[in-house]
Amino acid sequence: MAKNEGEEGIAICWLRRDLRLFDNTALYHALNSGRPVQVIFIFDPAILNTLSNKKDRRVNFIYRQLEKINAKLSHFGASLLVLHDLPKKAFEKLIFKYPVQEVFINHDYEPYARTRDKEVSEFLLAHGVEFHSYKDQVIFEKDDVLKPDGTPYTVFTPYSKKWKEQLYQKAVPDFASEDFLSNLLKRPNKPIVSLAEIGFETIDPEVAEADLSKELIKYYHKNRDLPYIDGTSKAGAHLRFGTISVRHLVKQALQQNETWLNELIWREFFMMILYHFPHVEHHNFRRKYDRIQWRNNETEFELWCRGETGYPLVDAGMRQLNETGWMHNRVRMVVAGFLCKHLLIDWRWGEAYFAEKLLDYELASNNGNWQWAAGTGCDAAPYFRIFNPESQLKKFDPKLEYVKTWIKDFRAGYLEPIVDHKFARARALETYKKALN
DNA sequence: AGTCCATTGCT
DNA sequence: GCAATGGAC
Repeated sequence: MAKNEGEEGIAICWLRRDLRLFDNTALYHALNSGRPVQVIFIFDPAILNTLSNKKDRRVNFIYRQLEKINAKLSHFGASLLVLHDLPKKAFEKLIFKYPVQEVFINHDYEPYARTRDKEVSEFLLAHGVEFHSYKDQVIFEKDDVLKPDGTPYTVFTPYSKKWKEQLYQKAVPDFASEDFLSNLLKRPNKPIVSLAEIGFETIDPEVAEADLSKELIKYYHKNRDLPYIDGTSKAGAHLRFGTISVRHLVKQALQQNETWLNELIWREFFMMILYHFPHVEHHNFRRKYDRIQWRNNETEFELWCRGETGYPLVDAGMRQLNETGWMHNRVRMVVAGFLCKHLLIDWRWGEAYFAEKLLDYELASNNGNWQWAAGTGCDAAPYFRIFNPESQLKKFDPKLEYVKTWIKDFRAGYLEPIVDHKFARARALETYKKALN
């Protein structure tokens, strides 16, 4: 049992969305706690049960990463422990089985995670187990960047200025956890639980490596808006699961490209917003937009999902998403704007669809950007700014290269648009204006 | 309190 | 050029 003072105890490092052994804050502190460290991961049925697709890309991605981590641990005479249980239940069993004295995690700011971690920490503390949680997935969190009056920013530009000022004031740390892996608990290495045992099927998730080459970052601001160019870093999924360290990325961005640094700041901006305004998970950030009369036509939603709206850029984007689990960011804005404004479908429908399909799905960013597109969010596009899907196509894919990649049978006389742009634009303006009266 | 200005635009 | 909204200072 955990409680006997003086008895040799172990520390647990619980990985969640920080699936790496290098520059990992919690792992670093665990390995320097003076106790042998057991690294664990818990497949949480509360999350898994919401995934209807048994060939889920994210579960497969996590699983592969866990296998890699376990292989690495074997070089140090250690083994990863992968559990399939509600986290609190898992810890009930763990502290019964092992002399656990301390548990180390990195902060997670999503509403479900906050509740979960609070429950687990209270349970552990009540049983005499120390619980430590660290900032790891962002440079600045929670109340780190505030307006002079002490309240959180809700507009990006001033937030980003303050964020950068504060960044320059202090060196970004490197938690060299990889240098202390000899402090892991020694035990025979075992294969981890199989995917089938937790109810999923194995696929090849075809996750692009993040491209952090000098070449790509250097031209990022020039290429990132052109969907026919492979000009984005694909870092999203890796940041989501912590297979790269945001501290490393920020150090590189600082030297190489301001536009790209801004993208990393957007990520932190929306995480901060979700932390301070958790109602955005299910509601408009600006509640006066609650009065928008969404049309929510299910047939039209289906056509949007399948990429059959008749607008080539919209359709190409949705097909890229459906086929690969990823969509170019410029096109994400176009399809999102089209769903909200042209079809007047509640942004939450689109948000949920993206959440299901995107490998790089991040609650804070997905929600923040959908609310941006719908005009209901903080620092959102004014509602009267309605993307014209044809102009966007001319501007960002003039030779139809992207469109032809994802719409195999594309010809000049493509599908009839499901709604006329001019008509839909007027209808959207009317609907929003009415809601804001 | 009034002014400035907004990630990625529009007609 | 505009700008129907809304936040920051």
